[in-house]
Amino acid sequence: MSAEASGGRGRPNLAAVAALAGVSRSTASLAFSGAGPVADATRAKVFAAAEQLNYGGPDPRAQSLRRGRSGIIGVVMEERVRDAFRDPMNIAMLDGLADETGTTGAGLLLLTETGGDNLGIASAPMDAVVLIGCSTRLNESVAILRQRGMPMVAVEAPHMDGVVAIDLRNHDASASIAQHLRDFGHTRVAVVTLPLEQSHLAGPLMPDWRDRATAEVSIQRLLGVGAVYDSFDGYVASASSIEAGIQAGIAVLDGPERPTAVIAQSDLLAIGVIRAAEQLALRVPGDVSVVGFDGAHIESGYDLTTMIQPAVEKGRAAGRAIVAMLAGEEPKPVTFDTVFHVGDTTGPAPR
Amino acid sequence: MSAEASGGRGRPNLAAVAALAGVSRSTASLAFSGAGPVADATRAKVFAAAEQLNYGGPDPRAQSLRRGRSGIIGVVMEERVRDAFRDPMNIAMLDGLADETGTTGAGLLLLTETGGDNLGIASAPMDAVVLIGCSTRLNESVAILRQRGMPMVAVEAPHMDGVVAIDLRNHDASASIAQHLRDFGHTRVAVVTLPLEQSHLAGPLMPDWRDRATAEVSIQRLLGVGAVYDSFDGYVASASSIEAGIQAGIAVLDGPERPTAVIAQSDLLAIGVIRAAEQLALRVPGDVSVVGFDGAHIESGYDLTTMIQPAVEKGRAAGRAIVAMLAGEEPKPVTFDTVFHVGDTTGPAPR
DNA sequence: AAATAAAGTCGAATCGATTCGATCGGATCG
DNA sequence: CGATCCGATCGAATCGATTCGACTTTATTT
Repeated sequence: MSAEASGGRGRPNLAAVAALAGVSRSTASLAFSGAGPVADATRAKVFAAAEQLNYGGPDPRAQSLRRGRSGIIGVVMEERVRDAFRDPMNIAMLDGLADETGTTGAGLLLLTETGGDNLGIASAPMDAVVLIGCSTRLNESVAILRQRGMPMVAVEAPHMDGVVAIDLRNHDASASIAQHLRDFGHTRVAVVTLPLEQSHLAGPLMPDWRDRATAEVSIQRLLGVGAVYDSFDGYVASASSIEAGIQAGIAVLDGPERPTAVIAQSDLLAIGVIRAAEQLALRVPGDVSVVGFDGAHIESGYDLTTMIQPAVEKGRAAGRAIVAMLAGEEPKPVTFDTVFHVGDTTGPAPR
Repeated sequence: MSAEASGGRGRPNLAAVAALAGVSRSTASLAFSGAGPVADATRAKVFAAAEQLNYGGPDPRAQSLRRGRSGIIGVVMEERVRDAFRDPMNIAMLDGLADETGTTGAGLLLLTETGGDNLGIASAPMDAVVLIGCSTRLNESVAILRQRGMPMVAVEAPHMDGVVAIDLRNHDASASIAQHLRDFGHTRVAVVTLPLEQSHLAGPLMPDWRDRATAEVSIQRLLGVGAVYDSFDGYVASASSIEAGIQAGIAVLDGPERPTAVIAQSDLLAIGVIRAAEQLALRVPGDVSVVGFDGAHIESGYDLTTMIQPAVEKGRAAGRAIVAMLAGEEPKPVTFDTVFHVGDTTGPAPR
């Protein structure tokens, strides 16, 4: 009988607690938030009342409204959760991001660009947004977010007004990789790319790829290779995974005119290509050189030649930019460099 | 001059739009939400006014407060983001979860149990929570969430009042694995376990592990083995990764009294153990049988003997339970079965 | 002892929307 | 032609907290 005596239905609110404690709402609020002077005795009374009413603390929804902050940072990615998290680079970035934003006590809200009728981008209660690996609907998404006045940071995306850019020198890095192979005397190389557009379909790289491709990272890395090799074969993988790499590797290596070197746009793909080579009884790097991208440090039995990128640092930089924006500052864009690691999967072209 | 005429500083709100459109706030709200009859002409006026003021739609924070819903589902995991996402099973679960909850247009908020002063469990604006791979502070976390009246779903955790349980028959599955090895005549087996407690330190499994272990999954799987083998060696890995598996494998296999079979609590660990065996010049399954858990389908050159678990389905079930709870229903707990896959990494015990 | 400062508490405005009940004009029905 | 009903719109209450300025007390200074 007494349990219902002091309030209506539903969860109790601060007003009920204040009433029971015999203080005003403002005082009760002060007691909980700790902002402002409150006598110890009063605070105790408030807490006791809260305990008695089973009050779990201020409602975050109301706090968000009043403060104009929700403490939530949106992470927007094009892909499905599964695809996005298969890539170790994305995970490393998220980790760096969580590290930096965590200092302000913010949480990360996972969103995908596909949200048409969904809550998604248009109506999630967040304070800022990080765009990762977005491509197809990037402009559309940015337009919506801009309309909402949402601070934005984009990682490896085309530059846009009002969006802080965190970049990687994908073009130059890929050119260095290509040059490394050219120095080894390779003339016939093939590139296994990450997906180029939203439809993650595997298949040969068509000559008109430039017109349809929307994935900035893949594009820049292809162009980088193009800066060194006038022509090369290409195969678009369906995802950044070993399985996709195997498929691509077989497509690229199983034929009469096979290349002597394969440039994979990620380490996972590179490992896959190596597995494919093994299946085709080709020696690496004797018959075919394979080079990756990422420096993901994947266990494979090889010391993969690859371009090491600071993925965690990218995430950290994005996080710092977000924190700065929320503090009212104007963070500068950042561009990261890569470090080339020569392992044992590349060597002189066979003659 | 006219840009500032109609409102104060900051973003415009619905009231400003309504004023400019010459309608009441209620009508403007109806125009945006689509709930309720609004004349086409009126709607057009409202949208025009919104456009002119650069109004990006209703503020989600205010909507949350009014509706009592934020459209956010918390995903609580013990580990750091990086660790949690290294495990393919967690990712698969998240994927299933995102699939089901996505239908209601909800976003997933990543939270870790460690959130002391952080936003965290105590003060994130969410509608429900999924607990994944939690252990140490589980009771504490649940207590806080219960206080907040938060609907909860826990995956593979000890059963608790008011928390919908999504389970896997870890105990029986592990017993089956052990029985498989016993049938092959193995008498000396070792178990490589997932972390048992929050301190993810690698090391031999101590006899008093039961007293300190808090990770339900690891515990149940160990007990399952114990139901078949009275005694066995054990080694606690620092994470579910190939690297940790290699370390554990070497610790377990490099010695005079080495076991003839190793039961790993995850496929990643199993692959690591196999790599360790290779490094020690042991043949699999000739000299040592290795069995995993998960059915993660990791490319390794072997057809790993393992216990396949429906990870995506677990996530889906958790998502469905959440959706049901939010709809006011009372979802039933679900327990999933596993399927044993006999590959080529287990065989008769060497004599 | 009067003046000033400081601590503690309260009232009321505010954040930005949703939603219930009331109102009003016009169309339909009998 | 009067009664009824429905579509469209509006007013006002509400969600649950935060925060600023004002008001009491009590302590300190001169």
